Amino acid sequence: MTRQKVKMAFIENESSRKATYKKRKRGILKKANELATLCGVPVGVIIDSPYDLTPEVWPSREDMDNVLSQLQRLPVMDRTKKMLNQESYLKQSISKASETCKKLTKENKELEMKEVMFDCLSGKTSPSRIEKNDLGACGNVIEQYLRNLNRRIEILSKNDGASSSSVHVVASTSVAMPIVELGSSSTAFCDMIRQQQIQSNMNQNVGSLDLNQQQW
Amino acid sequence: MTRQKVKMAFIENESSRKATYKKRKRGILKKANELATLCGVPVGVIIDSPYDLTPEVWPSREDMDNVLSQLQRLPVMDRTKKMLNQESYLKQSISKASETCKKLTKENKELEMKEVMFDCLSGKTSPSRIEKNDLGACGNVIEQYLRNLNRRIEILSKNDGASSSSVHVVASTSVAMPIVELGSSSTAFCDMIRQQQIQSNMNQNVGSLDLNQQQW
DNA sequence: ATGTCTATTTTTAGTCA
DNA sequence: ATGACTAAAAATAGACA
Repeated sequence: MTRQKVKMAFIENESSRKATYKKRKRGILKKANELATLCGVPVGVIIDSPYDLTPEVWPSREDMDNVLSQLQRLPVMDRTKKMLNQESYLKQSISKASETCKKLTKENKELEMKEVMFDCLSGKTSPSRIEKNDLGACGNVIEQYLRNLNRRIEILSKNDGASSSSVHVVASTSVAMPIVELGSSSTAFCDMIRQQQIQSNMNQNVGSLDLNQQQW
Repeated sequence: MTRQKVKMAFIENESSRKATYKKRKRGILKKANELATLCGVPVGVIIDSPYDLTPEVWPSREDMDNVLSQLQRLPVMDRTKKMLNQESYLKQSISKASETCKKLTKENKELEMKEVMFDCLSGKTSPSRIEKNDLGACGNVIEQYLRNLNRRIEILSKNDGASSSSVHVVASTSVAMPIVELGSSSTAFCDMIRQQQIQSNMNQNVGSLDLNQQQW
């Protein structure tokens, strides 16, 4: 009896895949129905399966089309005043969201830069291929990296004084060039950076940002 | 502690309905994702909720795949296993951040569209100034807004049957008319928006469902 | 309202008839 | 295969912070 947690990957076995498909299809359709019922919301599900002759569609499109075709007249002006009151809040929200988004974009860019750095270190890519616009950012990332690395080395060397002097690494703005040299030579350096990378990533929280959405 | 089996009926309480909606929406999308993954089958889910400004559509794999493929087409070199693990972790982080960022961008766009709508309603701006690319999105926002308005009014009129007939409001394409206050060109405007909306929706549906086709 | 926590319900993977 | 069964895993209603 092996009732274990299943890994989320394509099921190779034909028959069990089909069995799973049928069970889960029923599950989803039930869930969709429940959501629609409980919350009074039009929900549509389309499953274009090879097991069913025609793509499974739930439910009637009537609901959706209904909503869409409800197009007549509406006196909006009396609502306008209320709506306008929201403007200031809207602007606030927009700028807030913009800022958050900008932050994320920046973090994202940094991650990409790290990737590039690794490629350079391993000789997979030469710095000449880095986009010109990205060079500055890449340098920043690497500098920060080296700073962290140094800090870490200092901590380590406190525990082992003998090797401390020989391992120091110096951050520099002209990082782009040293990368090449490092890439061809120092495996130890790569290992060190990898370690540091792991530590750094552990501390990073990328996806925790959220928007407070409003309701009228 | 009342954790009891819930009755399958429309949840009257506003806040708990919304809470349930959010939980279950996430549940369904997850389930859909799992079905698609496990069985290699195209699955589409559309939730036209009053809680989200634009209908929730799954999947939007294009973007995810974009990010992943960009990174994955990097040549695989001789790297230690640690390095590879590290890289995959990086990719994960990047795609996660991208996803979050994309979501934020979308929300941000919606907020901007709301702003535009308000500007139109107050006559501060004419629709002719709206960016052509934004027309579709603007139409989406306006329609969704009207839908929400309508639902709200329906609910209200249920509670007050006597005045229901007088308070009843019908959503319409000609909303644009009050919005625009430009007279003759208003109809053209709203038609344009509607066309774009429809077109956009169609493209969205088709695009998202075309993915992952397999032959049997 | 937003997130976290659990008791309970619901779904489901694997097995067998 | 198809349906029933069941233990394990997952979802979630309600409470609370």
